[in-house]
Amino acid sequence: MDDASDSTIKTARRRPVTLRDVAEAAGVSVATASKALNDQGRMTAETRTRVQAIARELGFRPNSLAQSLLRQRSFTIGLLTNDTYGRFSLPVMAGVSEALLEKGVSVFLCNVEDDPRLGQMHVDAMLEKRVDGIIASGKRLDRHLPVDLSNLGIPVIYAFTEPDPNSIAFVSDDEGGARLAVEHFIALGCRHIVHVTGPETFAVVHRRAEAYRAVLADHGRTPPRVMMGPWSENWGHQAIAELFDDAEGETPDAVFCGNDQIARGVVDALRERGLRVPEDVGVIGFDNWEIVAAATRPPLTTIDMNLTALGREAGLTLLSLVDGKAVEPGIRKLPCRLVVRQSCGRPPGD
Amino acid sequence: MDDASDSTIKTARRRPVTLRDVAEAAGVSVATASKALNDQGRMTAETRTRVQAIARELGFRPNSLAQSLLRQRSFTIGLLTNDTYGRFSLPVMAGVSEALLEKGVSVFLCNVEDDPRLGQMHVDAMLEKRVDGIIASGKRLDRHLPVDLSNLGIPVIYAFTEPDPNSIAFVSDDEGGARLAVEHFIALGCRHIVHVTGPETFAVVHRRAEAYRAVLADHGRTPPRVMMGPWSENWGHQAIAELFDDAEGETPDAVFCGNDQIARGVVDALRERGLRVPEDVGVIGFDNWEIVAAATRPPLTTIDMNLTALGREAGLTLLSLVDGKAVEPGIRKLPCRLVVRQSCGRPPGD
DNA sequence: GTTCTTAGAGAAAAGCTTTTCTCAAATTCG
DNA sequence: CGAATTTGAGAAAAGCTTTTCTCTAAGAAC
Repeated sequence: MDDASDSTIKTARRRPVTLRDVAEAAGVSVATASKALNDQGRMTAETRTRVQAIARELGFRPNSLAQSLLRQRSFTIGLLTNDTYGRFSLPVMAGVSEALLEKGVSVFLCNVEDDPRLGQMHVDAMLEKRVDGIIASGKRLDRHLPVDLSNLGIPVIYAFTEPDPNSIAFVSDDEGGARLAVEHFIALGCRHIVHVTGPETFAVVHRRAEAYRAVLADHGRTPPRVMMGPWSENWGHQAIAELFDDAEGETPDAVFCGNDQIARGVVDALRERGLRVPEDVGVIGFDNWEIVAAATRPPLTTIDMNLTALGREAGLTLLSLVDGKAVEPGIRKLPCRLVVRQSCGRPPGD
Repeated sequence: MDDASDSTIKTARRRPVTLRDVAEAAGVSVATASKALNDQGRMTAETRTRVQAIARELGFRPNSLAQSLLRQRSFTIGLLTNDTYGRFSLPVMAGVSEALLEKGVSVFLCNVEDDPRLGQMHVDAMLEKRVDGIIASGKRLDRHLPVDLSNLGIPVIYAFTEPDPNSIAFVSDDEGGARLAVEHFIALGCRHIVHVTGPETFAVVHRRAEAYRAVLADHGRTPPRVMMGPWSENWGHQAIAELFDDAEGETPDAVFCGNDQIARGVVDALRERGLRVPEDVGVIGFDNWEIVAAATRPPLTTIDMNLTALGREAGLTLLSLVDGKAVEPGIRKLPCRLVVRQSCGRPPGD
C-alpha cells in the first residue's frame, strides 16, 4: 500500500452542513433556525429570511435520518420483485417512482429471484432500514413471491403479483384486455378468430381464453379455437403451421396472441407462407413490449397492460396507508389499452 | 368517510421493538443491552445470553436510522441510470446488489431518463437520505448522465456510462469483445468477414470497428468492410440485401454484428435468401441479450459484456471508497466473453 | 406607573443506538 | 487483613432535527 501517492482518489468526504452550523452562522439557536427554515414558530421576518439565506448559502440539507428517527417515518419504501429481466417490474417501478418522487419518498429496489433465502434477506434489510411500506411485484399474476409479507407491521401493497388473501392488490384486467382485442377484430369484420396463447399452467391464459370465448359467443361467431403452448416465438410458428398445414375447414383471418413474442412468431410464419399481414390475416399481441412489438414487420397491434399506471396507483395507495388512511381491501383490476400499429387493419369507417 | 367500517384495511402499525424494550424486559440498562447484543463490553455470560434470548424473543431489530445517525453512515447507496428499459442497467444493478446485500447495504434505484430536472431531484433526494455513495450507470458509454456528480462530497463510481475526467469508472472492453468475435471467425476458417454495426455517432462503433480491422490486418485477410446503420433488426436485413444483391466480388461467409438485434435481422435475412446459418454464413452478435439471442433461429453466438460482474466490481470499489480507502482513478476495462450458441460453426478440431 | 398580554427567541426533550466514562462491588495479592 | 485490581453494569453524551415549553422584554391597557 503506497502511502499518500498523489494520484489515488480518496473522496474528500465533506462533513455535511448541519442545522447547528446554520444556527451558529446566523447567531441564533438551533430551535430558531429550525423554525425559520420550516416556516414555523414566531420570529421577526428579518430573522427568518436571514436564517434562510444563510442556510442556502451554506448548502444546508436537513439530515433525513434525524428527521426520520423523530417522525417515525423514513420516507422510503421497498419494491420487491422476482422479475429479473424487468420486463414487468420496470414499468411498475417507473410508475411507483413517479408517484413518490415528488412526495420525497425513495425506493429500494430488491430482486429476490425465486429464492426464499434472498427474499428473507431483502425483507430483513428493508425492515432494518425502517421502510414505510412495501410494494410486492412480480412477473406472474398467479405466483407468490418467495417471501411471507403478512404481519410485518408495515403496509404492503401487491402490484402485478399474486396477493395474500385479504390484502390490497392492483392487477391488470386480462379479461378486459382480451375482450378489447377480440372486439377489435370483430369490428374489423374478421370472421374466423383463433387464440394462440401460453401454457395452461398460467391462470391468465384461462382468464383471457374465457373472455375470448365469451366475446365470440356474444357475436355468434365460429366456434372458438384456443391453442396453448410456450410463451415463445417458436410456438407462434408452430401454431401457424398447425392451423394452415392440415386445414380441413376454413383458415383463420385473425389471430389473437397471448404475448408479443408469440405474435411475432405468428407474423413471421404467416409472411413466410406468403400470407399478408394484415390484409390476409390480422394479428394482435399482448404486453406491448416495445422491443418486440416495434421490431416486428409489420409492427404489432397489441394490448398494453398499463403497468406504469398500475405502479402509480400502487404507490399512491401505499402512501395513503402509510398516512394512516383506511383502504378497502381487495383486488383492483386496472383496464388494459389497445395499441394500434399495423398488424391488423383499421376499422372499415376509419 | 365511513368511520371504522369493518372491512377496510388500516395497517396496524406495530411500534417496533426498541433496545429500551429489550433492556426493560431483561432488567438491565440500555447500555448493557446494547453491549450484550453487539458482543462488546464486559458482563457475565449469563447476562449476555439472557439479553440475546429476550431480544430474539421480542423480535428486536436495531433501528438502522439511529445507527446511521451515529455512525455517519447510512448503509445505503444510490444507483442512477437513464436506461429506462433496463437493458444494460438491470444486469449492472444485479451485480451491485449482489455485492452489497451481504454487507448490509441497500440500493436506491433512480431512473433519471434524460431529464436534468429529474436528475437533480433524484440526486437531491439521495443526498438528503444521506447515501454513502453513488453509482452512475447508463445505456451508452459515450454519453453523460444529465446530472453533475462532481463535488457531491460523497464517493461516486461510474459503471457503463461516460465518466467524469479523473474519476473511477468501469466499462466493458469493446475492443477486446470485437477481437474475440473476429478471432473466433478466423479460427473457424472464415475468409470474408464483414462488420455490420450501429450508427457512427456511437463511440463504441468506432472502437469495435478498429479492433475488427486490426485483427483482419494481423491475419492478412481480405480488406475489411464496415457497414454502419441503426441498431435495428431492419438494418440487419438491409445490410444483407446490400451485401448480396449487387455482389460484384466475393460474398461474405461471416458477419460480425454490432448488437443482437442487428444480428437477428441478418440471420433472418440470410435464411430468407436460402442461405444456411451457420453452414453458409456465420453470424456473431453483441450484447448477449438473452431475449433476442435465444429467440433467433438458430440461437445467436454473441459477445457478452459481463455487466453483472462489472456491477459487482463497481459496488465493491464504491464500498472501498466509503470505507476511506484510496483508489487509483481511471477507467477500468472489464473483459467481454464469447457465448457460443449455434449461429456460427464450431472450430475445426471441435 | 403598574399589570397584563404578546412577541421573540432559547432550553430541553424526544427519537434510538453506541461508546466512553464512571462507579461500586467483588476478587486477588502481598 | 488492607490495598490493588478486576469485573459487571449503569450514566451520559453524541449524532441531528423538531416541537413543546419556558422565559424575558417590549408593548398595550388601565
